[in-house]
Amino acid sequence: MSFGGKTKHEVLSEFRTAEILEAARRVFAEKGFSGATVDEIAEAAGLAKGTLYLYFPSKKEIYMAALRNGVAELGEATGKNMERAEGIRGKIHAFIRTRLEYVERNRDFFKIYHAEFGNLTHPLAVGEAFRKLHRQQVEALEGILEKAAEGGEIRKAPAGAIAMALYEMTRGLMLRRLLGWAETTVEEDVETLNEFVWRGIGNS
Amino acid sequence: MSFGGKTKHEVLSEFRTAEILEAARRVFAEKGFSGATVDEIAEAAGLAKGTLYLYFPSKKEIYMAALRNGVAELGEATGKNMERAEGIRGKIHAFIRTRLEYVERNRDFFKIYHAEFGNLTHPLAVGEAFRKLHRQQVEALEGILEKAAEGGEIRKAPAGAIAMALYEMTRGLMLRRLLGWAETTVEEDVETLNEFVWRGIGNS
DNA sequence: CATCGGACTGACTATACGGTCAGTATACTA
DNA sequence: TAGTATACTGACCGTATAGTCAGTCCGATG
Repeated sequence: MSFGGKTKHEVLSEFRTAEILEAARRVFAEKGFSGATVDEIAEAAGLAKGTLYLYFPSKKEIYMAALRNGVAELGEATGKNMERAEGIRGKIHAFIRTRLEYVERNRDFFKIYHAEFGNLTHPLAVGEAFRKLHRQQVEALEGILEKAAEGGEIRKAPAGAIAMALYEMTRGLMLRRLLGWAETTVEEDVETLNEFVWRGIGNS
Repeated sequence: MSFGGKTKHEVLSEFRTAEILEAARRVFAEKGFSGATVDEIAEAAGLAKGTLYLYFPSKKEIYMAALRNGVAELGEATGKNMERAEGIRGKIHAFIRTRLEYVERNRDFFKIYHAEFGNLTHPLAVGEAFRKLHRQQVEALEGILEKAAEGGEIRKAPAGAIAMALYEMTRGLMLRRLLGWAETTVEEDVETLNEFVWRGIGNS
């Protein structure tokens, strides 16, 4: 017997996995990877520690799964909104807006995400895969910028540096909101950044 | 007996302290705070673990000292070069140039510095003081921008967001160089960024 | 009702590591 | 030379915690 093509076991398994990841996100967000203990995550999930190990092989894997989830979601949302947008100006606006809005709705995830950037320079740490992913995203942005420059939509400039700058300044404003340093609304930040970037790269 | 106003004890003490910090910087840069062990640092310094505890009360203090050192140096260099520079345009150029050049000469320190940003959202972690320091720097930049806007040197725009963006985009390019993603020279990056920012905030 | 299987539990183990301190070696002093 | 102070050592201790596994619970099955 099955529902929606899923056995009872699969349904339960997915439910528990999601439940554990949700708790893990909360705990990792608050304490960071090393600071968090598996016991805490288990407690937050309302399960015994042993149970977590029925669904994940290690603490690290729990962390990776929680991170991957959110990264994929953010990446897809950003990509989709950029595709939909018209012209380079629209795409950049979509990039900035999607990311800034995402933080507001996913604070816990963003804390983990942000912390992972700190590990970017520690090859042995958790996120080897994460570094590649980040680089891909920057390079995608770079490609878009280069194409726009060739098409004369924006002025010619070293696309690699500009892409990284754009990526990181956006992340900077995400961080600023997260730390509660911003007295402005998301919309205002989006417009400020968009205007700034557009003047910076536009060919006017 | 003393030389240069320092007792023999003081001279030795300063020498050992510097020696330990230098080793600590290497190890922390490679492994991060949690990943590094005191034994490793001791070995890197060519001293026994017990000796480290004659000069520092804890692992955390060693880390903080290594971090503080570099942060102060970078902050002072940046401040000095900005003061010396003429006009807002010169100051921004000095800000970007000083920081980007600093990474090249202090890679180990920068890895630690960068990793610490990841902990910015974890209040219980190592750097409570670090967060305040960072905020101060962003606010200083913000003040300069506001003054320039009042004086009509640049167009009016929300200075808080712009300051953070400027700060973080610079850090982004520092990171890019550190990760070996940059095929450009420091000078090129400085010029690219400077041009970008100036167009972004200029009132032309 | 008796038996079975699988989800779940939490006390327990093994280990890694921060920090300590009794002991050694060396330089200085009387 | 004997005595003392100082810098240093590294084996050791206590603790924290990732991961394990023998045992419990409970719903399903015949």
